[in-house]
Amino acid sequence: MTASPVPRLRFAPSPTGFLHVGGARTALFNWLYARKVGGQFLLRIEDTDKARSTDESTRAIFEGLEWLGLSWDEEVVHQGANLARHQTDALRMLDAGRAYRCFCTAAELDERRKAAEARKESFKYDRRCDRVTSDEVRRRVEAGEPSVIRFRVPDGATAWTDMVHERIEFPNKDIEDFVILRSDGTPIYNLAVVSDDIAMGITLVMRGDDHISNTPKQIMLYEALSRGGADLPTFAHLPMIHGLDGKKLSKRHGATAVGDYRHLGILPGAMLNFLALLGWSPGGDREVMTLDEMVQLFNPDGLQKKAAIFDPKKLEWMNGQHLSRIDLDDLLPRVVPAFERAGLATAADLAARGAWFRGLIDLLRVRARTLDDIVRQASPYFRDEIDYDPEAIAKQWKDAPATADLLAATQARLATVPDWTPEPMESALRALAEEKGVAGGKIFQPLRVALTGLSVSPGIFDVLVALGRDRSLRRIDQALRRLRAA
RNA sequence: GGCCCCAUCGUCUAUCGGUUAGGACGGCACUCUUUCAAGGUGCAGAGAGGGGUUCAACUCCCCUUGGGGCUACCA
Repeated sequence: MTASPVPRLRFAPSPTGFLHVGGARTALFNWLYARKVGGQFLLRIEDTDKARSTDESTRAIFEGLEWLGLSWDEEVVHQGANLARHQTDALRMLDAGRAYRCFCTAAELDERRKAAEARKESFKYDRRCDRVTSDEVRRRVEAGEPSVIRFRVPDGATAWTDMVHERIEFPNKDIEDFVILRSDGTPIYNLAVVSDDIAMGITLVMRGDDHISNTPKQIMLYEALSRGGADLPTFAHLPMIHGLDGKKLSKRHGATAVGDYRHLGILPGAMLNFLALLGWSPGGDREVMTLDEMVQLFNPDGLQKKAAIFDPKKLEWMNGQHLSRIDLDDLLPRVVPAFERAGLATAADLAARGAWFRGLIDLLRVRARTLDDIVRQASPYFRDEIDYDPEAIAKQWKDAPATADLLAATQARLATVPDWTPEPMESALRALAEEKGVAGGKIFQPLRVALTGLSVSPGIFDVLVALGRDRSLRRIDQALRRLRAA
């Protein structure tokens, strides 16, 4: 039997919350591998736990993946829709003698487990129901007594060659006869996963290493379900992502959903790049990459075994890198919504002043780490009234009368510049500085505060151009009024 | 407790037996400069400990320690 020549991978989140950064990274590695080798990347929603699964979470997962640009190849599989197959698979194993009915109730099991713990013993199901005679099983089932189906774990050991860990082996004696079908007829995770992975023709299962201990159970199910394990995929267990304190990343570490980062003004390309470097390296010193470059460079040999700590500082730096390097045409559609959200402008306004807006963003993006930074810096170019930063005033407008005089002279000089472009303005103001016998900064800095209210901005002549002649001159008027009132 | 996984600067990592152990984030200093960023330069900063194997171990093996995961009729 030759296996399918096309590798098939899947990302299989359970819809019990938003798309987590750890899940996003798992999806990314699956996606990268599939794209790299010309395989297929599938998406399966594991919604067998009806109590915890929500449609809202499912939508959040779709949205998150779409935002990241991780597209899947076939129709989404909803695990809940495969209930009938899960049940017949369980029954097949029952008929084949690979599983048995267990009448122990959850409450009884719980009690025994606690008793074992009290005796400081490790609890393992004692197989008592495996000794119930078939006649009695039939009688109790017919009498309507509820039962689960347990897989009978064989003797020996279960091992596999993991793509990232190499060989991993579990003695079967440490694995109890685990439940595969609940008393309500719904499947337990391990059964649903294996049944679906076989049905979907999955050839490589790449997931978090918290699943390592599920893997021997799943391998046994493959062996029971597919003729000696003919459909057994390759496994690759990725390290976890931890928070700054070294513990498993969780809500108390702050933002953990990819949606959080989207709203914080992180670019999807930067998020992906950052996540890729958490547990993978292309080798050498390569760090800033586009998604396409990552596909080119991706190689499972570069996968790490060690858990990685999520460092938000590096994510921000990475975002700054992407902000500066991304094509302006790709950046614009991402900043426009942020401007709308901030109430600075509507998409229509921005479209009407397309070239100007483009230039402004190009000016601001170099000194921004997030989209929000850009919006924040852009405020003076949109509003009529500006907020003066007290620190900027304290520093640059220390001597109000002198500042006012110099600013007035600056305004007068600017008004004479025939062509509102950087070069003539600069020579005009440099000449003024010389006449007044002051350093350029003595003119530029107070002017910056007058124009933006801030002590931080792009080059002062770029600011003047971005603001435009009328607005610049008017804003100096406002500053003069304020200075003279002081 | 049992089983399993892991272990290079504070963090992400390079190294696939022979290197002054390299890069990046962060920190600090300097530089560029009209400010802030960006950029450039430099500084501090790592092979957990102990045994082996080998002419030679960060690298291979074992133990210890430390961290993590799993241990449900959750996924």
